[in-house]
Amino acid sequence: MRVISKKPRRPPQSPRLQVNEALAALLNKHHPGEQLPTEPQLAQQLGVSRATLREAMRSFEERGLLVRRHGVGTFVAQPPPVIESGLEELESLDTLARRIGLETSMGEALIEEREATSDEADHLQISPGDPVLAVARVMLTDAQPVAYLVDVIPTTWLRLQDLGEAFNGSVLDMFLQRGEPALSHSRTDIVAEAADGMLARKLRLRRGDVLLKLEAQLVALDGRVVDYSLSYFVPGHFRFHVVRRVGKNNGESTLAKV
Amino acid sequence: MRVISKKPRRPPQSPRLQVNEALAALLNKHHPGEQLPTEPQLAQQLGVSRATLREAMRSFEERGLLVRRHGVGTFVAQPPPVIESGLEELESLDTLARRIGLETSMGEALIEEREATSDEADHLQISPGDPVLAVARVMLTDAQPVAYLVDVIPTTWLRLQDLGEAFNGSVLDMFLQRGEPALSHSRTDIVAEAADGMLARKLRLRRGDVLLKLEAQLVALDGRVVDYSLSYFVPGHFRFHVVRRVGKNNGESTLAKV
DNA sequence: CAGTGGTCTAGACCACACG
DNA sequence: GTGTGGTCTAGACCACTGA
Repeated sequence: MRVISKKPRRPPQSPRLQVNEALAALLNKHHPGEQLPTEPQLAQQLGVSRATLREAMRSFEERGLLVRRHGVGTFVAQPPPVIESGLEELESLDTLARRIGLETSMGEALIEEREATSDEADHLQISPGDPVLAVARVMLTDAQPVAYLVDVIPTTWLRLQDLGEAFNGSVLDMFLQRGEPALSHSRTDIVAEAADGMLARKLRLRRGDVLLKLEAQLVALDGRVVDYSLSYFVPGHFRFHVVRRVGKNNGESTLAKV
Repeated sequence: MRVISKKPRRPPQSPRLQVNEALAALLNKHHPGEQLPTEPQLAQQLGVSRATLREAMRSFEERGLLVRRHGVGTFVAQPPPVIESGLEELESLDTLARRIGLETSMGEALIEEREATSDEADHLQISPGDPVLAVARVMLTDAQPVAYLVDVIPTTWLRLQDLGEAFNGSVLDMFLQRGEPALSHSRTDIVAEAADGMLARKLRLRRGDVLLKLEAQLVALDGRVVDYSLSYFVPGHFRFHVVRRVGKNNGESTLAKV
């Protein structure tokens, strides 16, 4: 037990990362449905406490990679198809892609300061004509377009000159790294939409082809809207899911009548 | 520390429930934005370990009632203007429609017992050919089709004869009312899809028209899959959203074998 | 019944935020 | 530096599952 106040500390890395890696390796070695070693066994093998192991397992379970059954055991879940993301955690597409080892690059991009349209002002809780920074880009994998992303940010939050060399295209990542303003959550509408001429051209599809559209408002801890974004996804590359929990109570509009 | 193997045990209730109640009371006493006592303080006040307190706090934070900021403190979240509302709460479309005052009726319906297809068996964690109950129906508002819904349930959970007069078409509502099996959550994939011939006919669209598709596995508390459902929505009638929270994300590879 | 995951404790140390 | 939440440990007991 580590009780002494000296600081020998870790040669390899943090227990958490180590456990995450080991778990990922385990999952790759086992087939879906197979049972994993018991928690005490695994904890000892990995040289961490059971609490630490369970914390890591929790995140795997949330991502749908693991199934734990009380009194029975822990099992490998179904293999996730394609690129998959649980929507409840806010994460940039770039971060997601990197995390799963996907090569992406930024295609045709446009960054400009202009005046907010009426619709944008509405979602950003500002006035039409107020200055905003607009960032539009195409995301590519293997030189093939997979998504078209637009961010609109009031210039009170972000100016053109704030985008340094390190800017990778993700406004969300930039805000998270900068830490200012502190972010709370995003409210994301989910829509299926047909590609119009502009989208068809940018994504190399035909007009009328089906797209998944995420329309999001990024909200700071103080409640103000920081970013209004539209994301269009070509089917077959990304796959999103959400975990819907049986309600304890507080029901309200999950959907609005249009 | 409780080390002795005697069983004095608790007079009131489980620490978890006690802490949940105390936290809820605390939140009602404080205004949004106010800072709560530190974790060690709270833990001592409530007479539980810090780990137990943190476990309870985690669920409050997930529900958006609390905000914890590393190195700063714990705060009461902003007034939830119905934040806790999107897809994250599991509720039947019928219940939702009724609550928002939308008149719906069940059109063209088909209920039958048959053998599970390979794809269905996969999602239900059973074997192909195992008997299932399939419930397919069209949802109408104003005599106009707005959604096509299919539920597939292993007959171990539900038989044709279990559907009484009161069955309104919603398998979820039926399970919730029956209380058996106890439900946990659903894992819902979100996809944009073009209507095929069958869907086009049932929803009175043209082939190739865009649809939002929700593909869900309904999971019981014991982890078993109770229901596999496909829901196709005609755009313009329903609008779904989800609240995505900024991640405390963990470290590494979610990578999956193919 | 044996074996599994679920909860809980007391205490220590780590990492971050902010004056 | 001071104070906060975040991680981690070793061990014990609880509650469920299934033979």
